[in-house]
Amino acid sequence: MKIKVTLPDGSVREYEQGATAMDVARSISEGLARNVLSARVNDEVRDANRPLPGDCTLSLLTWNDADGKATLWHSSAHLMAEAIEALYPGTKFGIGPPIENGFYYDIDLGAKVIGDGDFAGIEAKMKELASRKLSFERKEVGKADAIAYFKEKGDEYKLELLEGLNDGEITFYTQGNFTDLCRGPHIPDTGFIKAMKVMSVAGAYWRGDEKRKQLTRLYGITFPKQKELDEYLVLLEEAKKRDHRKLGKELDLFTFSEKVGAGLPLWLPKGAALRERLINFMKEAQEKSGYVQVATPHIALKQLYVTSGHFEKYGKDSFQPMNTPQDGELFMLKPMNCPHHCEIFASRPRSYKDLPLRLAEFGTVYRYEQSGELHGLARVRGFTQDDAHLFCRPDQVKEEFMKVIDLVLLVLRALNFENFEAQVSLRDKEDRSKYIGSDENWVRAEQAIIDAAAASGLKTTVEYGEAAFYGPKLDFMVRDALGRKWQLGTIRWTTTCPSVSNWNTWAATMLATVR
RNA sequence: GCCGGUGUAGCUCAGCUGGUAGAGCACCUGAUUUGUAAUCAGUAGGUCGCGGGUUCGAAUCCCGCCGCCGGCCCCA
Repeated sequence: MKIKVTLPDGSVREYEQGATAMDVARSISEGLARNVLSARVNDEVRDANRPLPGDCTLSLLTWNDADGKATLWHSSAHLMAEAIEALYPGTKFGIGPPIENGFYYDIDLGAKVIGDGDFAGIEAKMKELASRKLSFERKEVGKADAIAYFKEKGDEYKLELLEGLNDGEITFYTQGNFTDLCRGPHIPDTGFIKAMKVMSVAGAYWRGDEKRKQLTRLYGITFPKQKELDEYLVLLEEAKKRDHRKLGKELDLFTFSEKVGAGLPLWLPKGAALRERLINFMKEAQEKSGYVQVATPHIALKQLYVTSGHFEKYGKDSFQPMNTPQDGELFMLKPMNCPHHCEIFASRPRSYKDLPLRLAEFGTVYRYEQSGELHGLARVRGFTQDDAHLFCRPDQVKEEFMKVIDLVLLVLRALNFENFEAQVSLRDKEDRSKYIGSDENWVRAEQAIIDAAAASGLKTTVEYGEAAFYGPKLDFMVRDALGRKWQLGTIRWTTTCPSVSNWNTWAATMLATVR
């Protein structure tokens, strides 16, 4: 009995039972077989040399497919791990996934410290192992056996990972002398990896938890051809030339001074002129959309932020309260404009006729960002938000939300941001204790954002756990010259507003921020 | 904040195992007038991030701080 394999072009071919994706590739052409990294079988990416499960649809994945690339990089992480184990015996391994550009492996080297002086040695070892064309052997392992293996090896990280897995779903992959707990899939053998580079080393907390041990994260990238690695490195150099920090200096737009403080940009005349132009452009756009400008001071009583809930959540990340010389009052540098705008809203009785009320301000705020987080103008300790708070009736929310989306898109397009992503940021599915406001309001708000984004025809991704503590968000992420993602515009629905009474009965608010 | 790097003239960088600093470009001066990023010559320019320490002597070694770079955590 033969199995029927449906290929992407719709053609159906017959193969013997137990045939692999690689067999299919060979039957098409030797050249294709040399380039197959993995295969998508009925929507599941699998090893190319694993027997096909029966009748199926099949796509052969190569370097030109995102999943094929990911397979090569994932296998490269294993290759790097093998090299590291050979060079630094006793190393313990965390996780080693493929990423957007390459892969990393989190390792625990004990007392050994690795620096960029060690990269060449690791690369050489990888090259040597790769040239041996070691095949990746997949093996299903019982949980008890798996635990026994890593106990013997003394790798507590793998043991912890095993705790989360069930018997029957555990697989090991082995290439050469290195065996790893791994779901796969992997490339047929290490010979597909022709060019490799260890890019950088960094600390990374085990399981992303800053309370847990910090492991050494080694980043690397590999290619099926040396030429592609060379081209990639040239591309990186080109990207560096377009780094806004470099351009800002070269064009005399802004500077930083150690004497002023880290993360506090100083706008030079040309930069200030550019900034002014941008602000005027945005103010005009806001005016056309029915916004009114307000202005609020740079400091406020600490109690304002205690009431709003910001202090409890972000007090540690703010510049600390300062005393007045005589009356013992506590003031804080303004870390966000929201409570101020709420006070403006609450400054007199409002009626339905006032709504929607759209308050806008180019408000300068100050936040104590961790020193390691500062980055040019993208992450600073003092910055001016194009901030607005919209107060409206619940039945006006959707329309208002869509109008804010339009405004954000207008700005992004005017600034030539073509590759932005819209991200719906919702609550953490597991931990709801991080959020204020009633569950009912949250459910309604989250749905409203999803609906509004859909109605605007916006293509969105959904991220759980990315919401603000007071409400879900629609975030607009852009990329810098180096490919890093930054949140620019963000629209949020506030589920509750402690400083405004009767909130639930008749008002909802949104804030739109374009930084 | 954490991990790994790094901090020398306006910019890009050299300075090996310690003996009071150099190059290219830019600037300025002079020559050249040759058509689309850098012609020739010369002048000038630095508390070697800051503060301690070791030493007869430190940019070079040690300690502490600060900044910057790449990540991690975080991002109201």
